[in-house]
Amino acid sequence: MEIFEAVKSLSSLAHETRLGIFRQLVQAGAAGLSVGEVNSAMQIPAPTLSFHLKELANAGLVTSRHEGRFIYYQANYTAMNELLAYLTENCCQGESCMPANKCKPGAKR
Amino acid sequence: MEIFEAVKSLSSLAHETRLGIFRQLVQAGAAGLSVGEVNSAMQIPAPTLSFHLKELANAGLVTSRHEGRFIYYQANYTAMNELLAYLTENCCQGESCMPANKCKPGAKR
DNA sequence: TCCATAGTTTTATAATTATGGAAATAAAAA
DNA sequence: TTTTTATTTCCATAATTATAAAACTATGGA
Repeated sequence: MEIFEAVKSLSSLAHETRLGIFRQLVQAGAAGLSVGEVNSAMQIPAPTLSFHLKELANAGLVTSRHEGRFIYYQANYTAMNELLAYLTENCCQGESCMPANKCKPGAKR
Repeated sequence: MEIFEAVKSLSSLAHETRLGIFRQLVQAGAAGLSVGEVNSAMQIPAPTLSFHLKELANAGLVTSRHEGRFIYYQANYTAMNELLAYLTENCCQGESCMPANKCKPGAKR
């Protein structure tokens, strides 16, 4: 991963609204959520939400698919994991710096 | 972790210069690097570097200690790992979304 | 004591990013 | 075909963040 991409991803997460959206999507699994579903938890004007979703998509952290009038957004787990790996690359000089940061799946519904 | 703190941490990493500094420190291990050592790889004006180090410190991702005329900065691995854990919290609806993102220590020097 | 070195603070300016109303697009329902 | 619903794009304004020169602080030599 290039530093430029990492900065783009981190920037897209570095905003309270977008981080909230991303975490919703991370927890929603592969099916994702429609824009309306995302917004029912957020309460922000549609153009603002759309702007933030676009930022996340541009950074590659989420993808979207059309389904009729709806657009479903889903977390891109691969991109997320690449970002996390980039941050910890070659860390801590061989000392053990911490427990694993696995992507631990939540409880199955 | 509160979303507010996570945003602060992510914002501090969402800048090419700061991300570069942080990764240097992550790889430098617990001993850290002096400001001058950090800068020998970066080539930026001292006030700019100082500004960025302060941002990282304010976010809690790095700490510093004085030693004579020098100030050594070191990565805060605990904070880093908490941030990574926050991003992946309850992810992916019980599907397995990816390989672990361990903090894998680099080769010991 | 005087000077050089290491780093920070202050501050004005420049650059970037976010917000949300109004208008636009596109698909389904009436 | 008209209307409604879902969402985006456009765009002007507001808010935030970054840059680096100048001045400052602190420590360790000479």
